[in-house]
Amino acid sequence: MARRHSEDELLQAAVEAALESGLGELTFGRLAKRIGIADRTLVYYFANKHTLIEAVLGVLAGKLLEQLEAAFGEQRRAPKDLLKIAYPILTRGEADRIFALWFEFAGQAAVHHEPQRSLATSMLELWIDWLAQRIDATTRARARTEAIAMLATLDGALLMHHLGHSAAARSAIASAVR
Amino acid sequence: MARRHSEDELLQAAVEAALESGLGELTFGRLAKRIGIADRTLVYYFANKHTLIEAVLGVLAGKLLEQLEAAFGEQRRAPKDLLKIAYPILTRGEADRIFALWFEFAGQAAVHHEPQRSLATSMLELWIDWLAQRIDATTRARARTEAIAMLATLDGALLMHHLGHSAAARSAIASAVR
DNA sequence: TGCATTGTGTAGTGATCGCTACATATACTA
DNA sequence: TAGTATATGTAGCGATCACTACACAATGCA
Repeated sequence: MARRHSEDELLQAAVEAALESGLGELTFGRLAKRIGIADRTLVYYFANKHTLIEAVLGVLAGKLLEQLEAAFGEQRRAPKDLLKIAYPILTRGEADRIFALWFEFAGQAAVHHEPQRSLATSMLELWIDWLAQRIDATTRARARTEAIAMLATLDGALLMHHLGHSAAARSAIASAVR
Repeated sequence: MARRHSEDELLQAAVEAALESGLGELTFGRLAKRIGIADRTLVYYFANKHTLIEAVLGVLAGKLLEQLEAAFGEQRRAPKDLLKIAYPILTRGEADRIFALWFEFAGQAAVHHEPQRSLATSMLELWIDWLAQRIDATTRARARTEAIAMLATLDGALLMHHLGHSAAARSAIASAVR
């Protein structure tokens, strides 16, 4: 049968749906109705819900990395500078929404166990590594330490931001950058 | 009919169940079975699920405050000192589990809307206020700013800790305290 | 004693969930 | 052209969910 739908097209639709209503609202049934196909078709491509969510999170992480990559530029920088650059980007538009989903997922990983837990752990690990590579530090270990501290500050502030305390979050970043 | 169950007793059981398996697993049905009553009875006391969860979160916040209160002592301190005191407490035993639940709830608040959102916002507000009162600072406004920054650092590190990067989290706290 | 309030049990509601069984249509390949 | 792999549709499964209808039992108060 002609491939009427490509996995990529379905995944794209899933990403949009997730951005709109959260991962919790992302069900085979709802997504299928939204696209206009049978949920059976979705299950054919993604096997089970975790596979779907994993794919969606992969796309979202890619989007974030892309934006940050562009903003950070080539040369390594001090963590404070990176923080100053990253924060406004991550609280605007699509990136803002993506972080809301990240917190939703991370929250589930914190209480539930597998498989969310492992996925969240490895995603965080990926972020630490990626960030450490853009940090200007004397040693690789030092860069990693700085990356971790920066991520913790960033995540903490972003969580506040998403819980309706944007001003407080901005002030936290300002403190950290000073 | 004789009050065979007190609201407090049911709430206590709900708290225990939540600590064990997370808020997502906390359903009228499961909780009722665990206690050995009909779910109907739970609904009688808590009206709906959000009411139940709100009550549970209230108890948990109380437990945290109690522990921190005891550890912080009477006099106001510098944020770094408070952080140094608080972190080991919040990553051990019951407090550790409570924060997992907090992240679960905060994650839902970040994507979903009401009523979780407002509750999370006001709980965070409460924490900021409470913390500001134990911080040694020149002005009240300054204390609040420091409290916000401290909470952001703390939340960020704790999230890492809960996502399986305890060493990284400890390093983030060490950086912040230095 | 009678009556209203409070509390609890039994039963069931309609909705949604992830996922599956099964049939069948189309395309690719030998 | 036959056969196999791929793709999609229809239908439905059993489980769970939050919540409700309704009856009735016990108690406190008049």
